[in-house]
Amino acid sequence: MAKQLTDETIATAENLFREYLRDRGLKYTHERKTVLREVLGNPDHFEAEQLLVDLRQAGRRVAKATIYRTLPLLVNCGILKQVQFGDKLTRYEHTFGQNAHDHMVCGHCHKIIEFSSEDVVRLRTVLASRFRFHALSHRFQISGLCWECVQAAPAGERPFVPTDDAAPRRR
Amino acid sequence: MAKQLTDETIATAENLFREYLRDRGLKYTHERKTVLREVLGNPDHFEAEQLLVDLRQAGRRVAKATIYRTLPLLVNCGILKQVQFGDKLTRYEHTFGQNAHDHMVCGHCHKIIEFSSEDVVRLRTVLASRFRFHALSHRFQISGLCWECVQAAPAGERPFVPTDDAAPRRR
DNA sequence: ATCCGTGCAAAGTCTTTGCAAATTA
DNA sequence: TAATTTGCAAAGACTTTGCACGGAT
Repeated sequence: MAKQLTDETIATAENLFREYLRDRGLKYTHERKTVLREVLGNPDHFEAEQLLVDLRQAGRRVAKATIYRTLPLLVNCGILKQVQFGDKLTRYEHTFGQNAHDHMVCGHCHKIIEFSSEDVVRLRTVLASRFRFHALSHRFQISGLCWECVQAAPAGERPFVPTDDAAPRRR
Repeated sequence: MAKQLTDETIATAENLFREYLRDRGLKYTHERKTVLREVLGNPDHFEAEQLLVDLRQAGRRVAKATIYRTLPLLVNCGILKQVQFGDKLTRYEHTFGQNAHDHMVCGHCHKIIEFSSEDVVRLRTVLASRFRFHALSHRFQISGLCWECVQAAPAGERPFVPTDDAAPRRR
C-alpha cells in the first residue's frame, strides 16, 4: 500500500520533475504541477479518467488532453509507473518514496494484494545475466484466488481458469 | 519460442475446445475451428488484427467480430493466454503443448526474449502462501536493455528509464 | 519575444454490440 | 426445431492530435 508522503518528499518529487523538464527545454507549468500533486496524493493505482474526476472535484480544471500529455512525462522521469492488470485501462501508481512492489490479483473478487520481495529482484538479476540482459525493472503479477474466495468456492466446485476477463471491470 | 505443434497435439487442443464449448451449451462452429487452427499455427505472440489478416491471406473469411468473440473463449478454456507488453494492444500466445515462459523486453530495440524458469514458479508459490493466496498463474516481465543495445549505448551516455513508450509500436 | 503548453473538439484505434440471416446440435 | 452464431455496421471506450490562444522562460 502506498504510504502517506511527507511534504518534504513531495518537494523532492517536484524538484525532480522540474529538473527533468528543464533539462529538455520543457516548461514547469501550473497544470503540470497540479497533476503532479494530485498524482502524489493518490495512494493506490489510478487511471487517467479517475485523475480527471478527482481534479474536477477538487475544483482544479485541467483538460483531459493535458492529463494524457502529462502522465507520460511523469512516467519518463520515474515518478510514475504504469501497471496493467489485463484490461484495456492504463493504470498508474507513483513509485516515488515507495518500495517497489508487485501484485497478486484475485481472479474472483478482483482484490489486489501488493507485496514486495527482495527475492524477486534477486531472481530477476540472475535470470537477466543468463541472457546477458541488463535488467532495469520488472513486473511480476500473480493471478489466482485470495483466501476468502477459495473458502467461498471449494476446489472442484467450479474449475477456475484465471483470465483477463477476471480483471477489474472498467468503471 | 513456440515449437511446431504435432498434428496430434492440435487434435488434442481441438478436443479440449470442443468439450469446453459443449459443456456450456455452445457450438463448435466452422469459424471457431478456423480461428483455433490459425491460432495454434501461430508461433509467437499475435494480436486480433494480425490474426484477421493472416486468415484473410489464407483465404479464410472470418468476421473481425467473430475473432474478437472467439479469442476470449480460447483464453477461458486455457488454450490461449493473454500477454501485454505495455502498449494498448492485447496480445495472445497459445500455451498449449508449450512450456510456460516469461519475457524480457528490451526498452531500446524492443526485442523480446522468452525464458522459462522453475525458480519463478517456486518463488511465486512461496510468495503466495505468505498471503494465503492460491496462485494459479503469473506474468513476469523484465524490462531493460539487451546486450546489443547496451553495447550500442554505453552506460552514462544517455540515462535510460524504461517506460511503456518503449513498448513495440502499434503497427 | 519565443517557444512551449493548454483547451477543445475532432479524429483515431481497438473492441464491443445490436440485429437479421445463417448454422449447429 | 430451437437456440446459438455470424457478419456487418454502428456504437463505445480510451487516447491522440490539430490548431489557435495563452503562458512560461
